Amino acid sequence: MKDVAARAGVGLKTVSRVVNEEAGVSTDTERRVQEAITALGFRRNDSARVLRKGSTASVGLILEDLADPFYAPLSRAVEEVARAHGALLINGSSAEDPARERELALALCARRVDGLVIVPASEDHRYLAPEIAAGIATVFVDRPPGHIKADMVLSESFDGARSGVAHLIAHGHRRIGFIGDQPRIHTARERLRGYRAAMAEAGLPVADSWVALGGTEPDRVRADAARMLEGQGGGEPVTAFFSGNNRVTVTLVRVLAAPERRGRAALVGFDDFELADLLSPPVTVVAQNPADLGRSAAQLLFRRLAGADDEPRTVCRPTRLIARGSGEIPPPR
Amino acid sequence: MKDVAARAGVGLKTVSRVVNEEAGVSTDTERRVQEAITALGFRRNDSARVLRKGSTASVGLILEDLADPFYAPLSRAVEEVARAHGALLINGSSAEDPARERELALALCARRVDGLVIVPASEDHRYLAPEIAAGIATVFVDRPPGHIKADMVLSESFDGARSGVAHLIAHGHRRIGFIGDQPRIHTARERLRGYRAAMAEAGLPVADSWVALGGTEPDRVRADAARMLEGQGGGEPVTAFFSGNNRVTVTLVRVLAAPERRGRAALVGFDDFELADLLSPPVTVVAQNPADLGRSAAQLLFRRLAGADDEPRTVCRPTRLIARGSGEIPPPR
DNA sequence: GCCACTTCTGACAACGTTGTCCAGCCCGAC
DNA sequence: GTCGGGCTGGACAACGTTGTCAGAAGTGGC
Repeated sequence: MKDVAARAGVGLKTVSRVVNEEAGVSTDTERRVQEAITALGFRRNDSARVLRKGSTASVGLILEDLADPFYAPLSRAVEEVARAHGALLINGSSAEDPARERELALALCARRVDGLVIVPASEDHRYLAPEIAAGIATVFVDRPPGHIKADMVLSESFDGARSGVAHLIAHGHRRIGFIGDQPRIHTARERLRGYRAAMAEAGLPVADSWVALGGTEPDRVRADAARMLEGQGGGEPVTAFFSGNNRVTVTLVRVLAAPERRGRAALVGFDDFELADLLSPPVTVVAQNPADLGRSAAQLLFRRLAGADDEPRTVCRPTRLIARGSGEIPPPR
Repeated sequence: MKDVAARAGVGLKTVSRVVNEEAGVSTDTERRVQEAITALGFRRNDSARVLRKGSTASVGLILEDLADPFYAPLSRAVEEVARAHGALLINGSSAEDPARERELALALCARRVDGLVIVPASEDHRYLAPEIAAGIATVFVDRPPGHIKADMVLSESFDGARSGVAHLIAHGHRRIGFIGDQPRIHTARERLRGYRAAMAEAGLPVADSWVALGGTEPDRVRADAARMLEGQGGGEPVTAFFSGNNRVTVTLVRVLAAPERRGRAALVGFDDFELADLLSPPVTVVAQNPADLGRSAAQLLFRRLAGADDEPRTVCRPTRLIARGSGEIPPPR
């Protein structure tokens, strides 16, 4: 910038004015400065700018896995909103590891991102309290924060799961297995609660062996599904599955597509996924709208950044049962 | 930091030393400083650090669409490599718009990212020359840069497409339609070239109406597919499709899944996608490995950042034909 | 007791930008 | 001719950190 000023024969501040398109520079001077800028290939150093101004025009997003088809649209939606506000998006995957979430969040805070959108992997976010107090707006999405208050955007996991399970019950199923994500994940617990509620409302008992929470690794899911289908572990064999998220659903689709298991059980899954309608049978799902979750979260964030300082808000987004067929397979008699 | 120093009764530099875990601080002093840090909730301001040190420990990634199932794993792979090098990832979607690519790239350069990984949307990257000269390492992935030299990582689009089309020919098809992405996209042209090569090698003519390049919007693809199936536009009806990328393939799967079109045509697609094996018929694809592309690109990038200044390299990653059935549907006689 | 040496610590400048404040200039009006 | 006001431009400090360098304090040998 010094060089530009020297070459254009003006002061530093004048160059700054031109770069920032401030008023109060004669067209002639501006032209000279512009020439010098292009001649020298000058580009403003945003680090210095950030240091001086205090705002980085960037927001951080921490989620489980950028490559997960559920989170990718969420991420994209946050990016779009950020872009509309002139901010860049810094992305991090926590891989469902609380320590990594924390490490990422603090790294982003050290960079002084203006705000943070977090899909929590950890259950305790008190470590963020000083940062939030220091002015970093924070919004949680998909799952609530632990031990602090903050804006959040959630899907209606309980209602969604209940309606999905009720759909299976309405089609005659009495023995329904629930395979969900790790129990420390809030949505997994809520969906299980929805499952139990639907069963209880129909007066149906739930055998212990019909419920399996754990990681989304295909092997684990396959093993639990096989167990439930065989009736091992105490309960009678299940005739239908309700799955707690997209990863589990896809694995169950594979399990039930095996020739010896074709049509052996009905299936309703939480989360929609591409091509669900083209499988045979097409897969009935309780759909969330991940892009909508991301957009809502980002909007809450920029609302804070615009100065809103009212009580933390909770936004709930509805789910939608999309009946496609796999939930309507009748139980064998 | 000043406050921390005051509270601990030490100088600024000593706090800096503690924060950076530099040697040469007595354990007693370090303890006092640490106490002050936690008491005041101090966090180093990385903007200032960046300004002073000149390196941001962050890399930028520009691609078409973060939410595309092809690019999401690529992005994740870049993130992983960056993380291994202690760098954060700043992400931007160009939406296949050259102006937006440029705007994003320059914004990232202004932030002084250490390096840039770009899936080009534009065909001319001369605008990056000053930035590269200024020391921002740049790697192109999936498509080559325009009018500048730089490291790049490509898939073997030509060979892949040729082998995919050859697969269809081997199963008796003589009239094969090619539906690909916009002709300004390098991979689209290469894949078309591969298609023509395979046809030529088999001595088969290619009617003009069998080739359609354009956007990946489902409507466009559906219309072109219908045209080719009906034999409108001059050529005879096609008996098989080769599709130029994952988006087009998915739309073609839908077209061919319609009851009146069931089994009317064979299909081989470029890019693998989830659940391709569970469709009926399972979809034969020419698979790329997007995570591998991203990883390779990031590795090239960090190689540069580590100081390598040899000639720009081009890395080619092979594709793999995964025969699943949809390519083996015989042509109607 | 003195010196050489090591270990620890702090003052200061610099990174590149922008906000504040003031000076100079030109114009028109009295 | 002079004065006021509007416009344009520049000097300087500050943002929060780290590298340099020098000084202070402690240690051991003679």
